[in-house]
Amino acid sequence: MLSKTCEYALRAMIYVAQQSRKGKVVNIKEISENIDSPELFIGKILQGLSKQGFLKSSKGRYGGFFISEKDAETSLADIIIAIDGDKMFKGCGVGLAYCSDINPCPIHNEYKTARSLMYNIYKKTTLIQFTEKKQETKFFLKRE
Amino acid sequence: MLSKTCEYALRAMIYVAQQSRKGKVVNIKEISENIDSPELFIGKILQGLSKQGFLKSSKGRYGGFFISEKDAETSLADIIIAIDGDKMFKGCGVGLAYCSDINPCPIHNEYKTARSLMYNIYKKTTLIQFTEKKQETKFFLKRE
DNA sequence: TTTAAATAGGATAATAATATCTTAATATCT
DNA sequence: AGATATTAAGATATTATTATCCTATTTAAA
Ligand code: FES
Ligand code: FES
Repeated sequence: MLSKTCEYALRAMIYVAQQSRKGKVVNIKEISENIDSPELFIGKILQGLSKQGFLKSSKGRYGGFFISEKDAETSLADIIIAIDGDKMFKGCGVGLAYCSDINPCPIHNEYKTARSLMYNIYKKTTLIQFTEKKQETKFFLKRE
Repeated sequence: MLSKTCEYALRAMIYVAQQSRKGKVVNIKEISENIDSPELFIGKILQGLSKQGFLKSSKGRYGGFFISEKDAETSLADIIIAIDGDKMFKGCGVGLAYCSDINPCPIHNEYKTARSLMYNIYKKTTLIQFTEKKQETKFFLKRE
């Protein structure tokens, strides 16, 4: 499971990608309203991702966040790793310090399978996929 | 991903099941040494599980925790749900308040597949499976 | 050039998760 | 009966996560 921070990050990145596709720069107020997250907190999160090059930010009036076509090729897996680290994709299912084929924990083999499917799904899913006109309206980034 | 509490719980339950199979009642000191967890914390955790009927406890000298053959049929999934709730198995992959086929988040369909495989693995895995003589030695419940 | 609106950055606050302490109750051995 | 070793329970402490505050910096419009 993802941290709350990471869940906000994914929703925010998807939202920004969608707006960027339409040529719009969005500010944290708009983002937080559309993904239902604390405004200042999502600011902090995107600041971090922006430093790491996942999206562009501009200061000043009419500033905000923007994801270029190139950056929209980022996979969800990459964003998750940037925020939560790779524990979810590499860590042991019962919390041993590391996961190992040679010294497996009791659930190692089966857990590894599920973990890897989870990774593949997040890895093959890129932000671009949410910016198609048709797709956009049928998905939800918050709940009423 | 599981909470740390839940990871301790799984390792502890597996360890207790293994010892119970040999007819041994184990105390929290022994458990914590063998699964590498804080002694008093694992006490608290098992206290809770014991109240919920996942294992037996006995007070007093030579007391400790014990898992009957019947209780060893408990699946890891049931333990996880008892401690962390079912968010991991039912929750939305990008953190929406609930997961829905009708109002799906962008990753809903694929996430659901991975999540469900993860559940099936934890569900079909019961404590008994770790108590077979052959199995026991080749698994690790802590790392040096 | 002034004003307004935005992110950046560092500090702080609030909350939740993890861990420990203390005392009570219970059981067993001597 | 008394000593000892154990879990139970509730309170407390510590640490990590989540969230906010405040000030600085930047940009663009008026
Ligand atoms: S060692 Fe536990 S999942 Fe690999
Ligand atoms: S709505 Fe997000 S995973 Fe189902």
